Amino acid sequence: MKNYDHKKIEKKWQKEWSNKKVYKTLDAGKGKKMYVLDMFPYPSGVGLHVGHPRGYIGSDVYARMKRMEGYNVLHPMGYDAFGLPAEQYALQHKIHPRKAVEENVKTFERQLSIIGLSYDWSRKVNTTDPKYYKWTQWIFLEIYNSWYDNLEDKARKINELISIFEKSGNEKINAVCSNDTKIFSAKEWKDFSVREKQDILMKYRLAFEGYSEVNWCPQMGTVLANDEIVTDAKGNSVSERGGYPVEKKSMRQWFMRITAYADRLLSGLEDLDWSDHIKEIQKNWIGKSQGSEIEFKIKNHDLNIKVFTTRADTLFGATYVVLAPEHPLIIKEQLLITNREEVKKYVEKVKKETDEDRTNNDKEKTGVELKGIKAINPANGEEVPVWIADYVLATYGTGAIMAVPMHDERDRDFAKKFGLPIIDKPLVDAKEITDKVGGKIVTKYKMRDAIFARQRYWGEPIPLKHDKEGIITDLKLKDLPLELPTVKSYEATGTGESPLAGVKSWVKEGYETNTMPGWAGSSWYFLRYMDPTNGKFFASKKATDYWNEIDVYVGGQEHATGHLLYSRFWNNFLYDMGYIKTKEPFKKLKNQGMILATDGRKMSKRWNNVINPDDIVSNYGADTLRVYEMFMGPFEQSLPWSTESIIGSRRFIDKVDRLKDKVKKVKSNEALEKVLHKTIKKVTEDIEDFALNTAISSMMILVNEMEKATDIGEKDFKMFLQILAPFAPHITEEIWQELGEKKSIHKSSWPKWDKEKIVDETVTIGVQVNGKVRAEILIDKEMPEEKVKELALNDQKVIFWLENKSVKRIIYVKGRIVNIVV
RNA sequence: GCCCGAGUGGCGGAAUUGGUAUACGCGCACGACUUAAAAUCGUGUCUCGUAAGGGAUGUGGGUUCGACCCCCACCUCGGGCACCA
Repeated sequence: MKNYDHKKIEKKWQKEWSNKKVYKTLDAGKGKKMYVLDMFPYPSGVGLHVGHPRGYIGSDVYARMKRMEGYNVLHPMGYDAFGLPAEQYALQHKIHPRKAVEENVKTFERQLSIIGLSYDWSRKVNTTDPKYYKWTQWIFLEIYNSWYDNLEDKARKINELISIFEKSGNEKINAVCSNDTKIFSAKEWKDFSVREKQDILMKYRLAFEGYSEVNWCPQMGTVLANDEIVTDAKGNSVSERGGYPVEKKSMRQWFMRITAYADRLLSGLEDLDWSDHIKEIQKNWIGKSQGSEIEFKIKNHDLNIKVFTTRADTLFGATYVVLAPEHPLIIKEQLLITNREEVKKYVEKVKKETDEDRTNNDKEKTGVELKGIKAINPANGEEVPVWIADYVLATYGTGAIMAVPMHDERDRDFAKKFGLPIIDKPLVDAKEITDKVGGKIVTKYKMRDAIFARQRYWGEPIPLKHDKEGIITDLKLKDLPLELPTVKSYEATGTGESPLAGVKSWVKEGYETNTMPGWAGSSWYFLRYMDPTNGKFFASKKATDYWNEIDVYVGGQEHATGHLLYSRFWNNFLYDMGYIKTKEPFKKLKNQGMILATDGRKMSKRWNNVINPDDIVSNYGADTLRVYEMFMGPFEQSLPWSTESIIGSRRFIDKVDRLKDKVKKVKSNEALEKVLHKTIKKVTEDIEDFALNTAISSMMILVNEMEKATDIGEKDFKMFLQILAPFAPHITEEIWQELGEKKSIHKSSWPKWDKEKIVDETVTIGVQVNGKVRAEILIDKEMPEEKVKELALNDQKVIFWLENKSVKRIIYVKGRIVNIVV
């Protein structure tokens, strides 16, 4: 590497910017605001590869331009350091997780600092800081102490629900609640014990306690969320991290009633400036479907089976009914099932299966008939058999279906295997038949309530206490944060309980031993950046009113069904409570593509193909790394790294550096001026659209033009430095100040292009004969159509091609093309 | 299986969204500078053809004066969901 000394220059300016607080965000209320955010990372400890900074560089380019455009830019960085990755790292290295986090943050910051990112580090947040998680706990309590009112379509305080119960019971209430809720009157409510009241309220709370079959990982000693599980090569479920086997286990859990927000999470997507791709993923995940709930009476019993179907129009073709093996009806004793033993055996067998086995649709259908009972098709009064089968899921719809083998492939497979009738009946109107048989139209979602508990040490303690009678009390704000106690061993107990269950003082106080999952702290951190040191509230009203929402959010698309959904849920909730004034937190979302290794695979230690940004910065400089990563290709596209190609970006910067010798206090020639102003326009618009690769290529064209010129006007060159500054902040600052500027280039105002200077009076256009380009003509842009056509027809080459042919038609598209049809 | 997205030189990719396909960069070849190399600069570089000219945007068809762009069918790759009734 020749030419300028990037090491010297970059270090010098990074220090200077930090000393002079060039990137300091002003307080709320000062000027027009712009909130540009990166998804904050897990400081995992393995260090960065060149793919990690790509998103950070993109958002940095954007933030830098906005700052120069005069916005008060909030562009912070922080750490999401609770959760499995940090804990696993700590376990492997036999150190306390807190220590591990500190170390990893240090590594991370060193690696980031040399890239020249314009964060305001004074706003740094860390989810594991008690001053931070105080508010995570507080938000949890707010959610816990709320219920969802379907009529007002918003969350409300639990106290308001209690008042309703005291006045009228829950007879008429329309709320989102667990579906086994019983109806009671005001009088009954009054007579319930404290415990009974607690149990009822728990069915309404937006954060609630319950039991569930969970994905249990014995090796890790923890429960995993569905998105933390992957399928290995043999088709078994294993943990994403570590690849340990995962099985089913029933366990006490805390949940978040995210399903209450399903419809809002869906409709809220509409106005967001996100890629259709991510919207699609969230839509599928929420999985809304309209259908009917219809009751099938059980013959000779006072019981019925409620089924959910989206095809009520096929009701006449329903030839049997299937229950999920977990369906509560099956264990009812009054049900005169004659083959109970067989049924029990099947249910046991299904229990042992993992989700993976059960939901594999290549699997052959299995099931058992409930002998001795029949259901009655309400459409025609016909008796139909009742089966249980594992292809029906207890957790979706009503846990029971009507089977229409004629119209449903799964039902047909099942019917064929067990010799059940497949009949073709005419279709009817879905709504009419639903009404007629006394069913109702309902909406169902695939999305489930989210488990909000981990049997782990390294997470936010859940700020609740259980007394000996099982009465739960919530901590008050003044008692927060409830800090994690120090423990002798933070390793998994292996019994399924959190290490906190082994801390005597903790258990004696009755504190909850579960901790919060990794996504708790990351579901609201963007609000904390607005006012990161506030001790009285998660952020002041002034701050949240001013910063309001994230204008541009940059991060990986792997968070589509996790973080991006949970954050929207919490933000919507906080909006309902009146704490913030916007429902949706992320107005515009950009998902940077991955950088793959040169071999086209993911970068990983395992493949030994990792490229470390430290080496690139050391060999080529941060400016080169930045320019190259933005130039490689479209920002949202995944691309392989090329060790060969990066030299082009370095050459570009070297050229810029050399050009300064040509800079004189003169006016540039007109042609150069024209290219410059076109480039300013292009770069400004491209950065706005995150078309960062073409922004750079247009600047390369400008530089090539500048090389041809004998001298370059100083004013013009400075404008060029300014538009390059977001991409290559160090070298541009160096030359800027060499040219006599005293203030940082990054505090200068973004140049404006001169409209006058970018119009071309003359333009070369192609002349086609029958759609093939045969000639080029130089025309005046405003030349009348007739004259252009005349010019085209008189061109020598055109004359050659028109020989012996008669012109049928001539098409002229202004300033673009002439097409002569013969 | 269903739902998205994408297929353009040796390589990464451009193309004002229907108007001169292959910008910009890498690589490669030749040349200049140099004792030499590196660096730098210049010229060339889709393909067949000596040329005139022909053919090319995954494949085949269609619409249009004109198609990388719109429509139909198919192939390949990437992603999401996956027995959700």
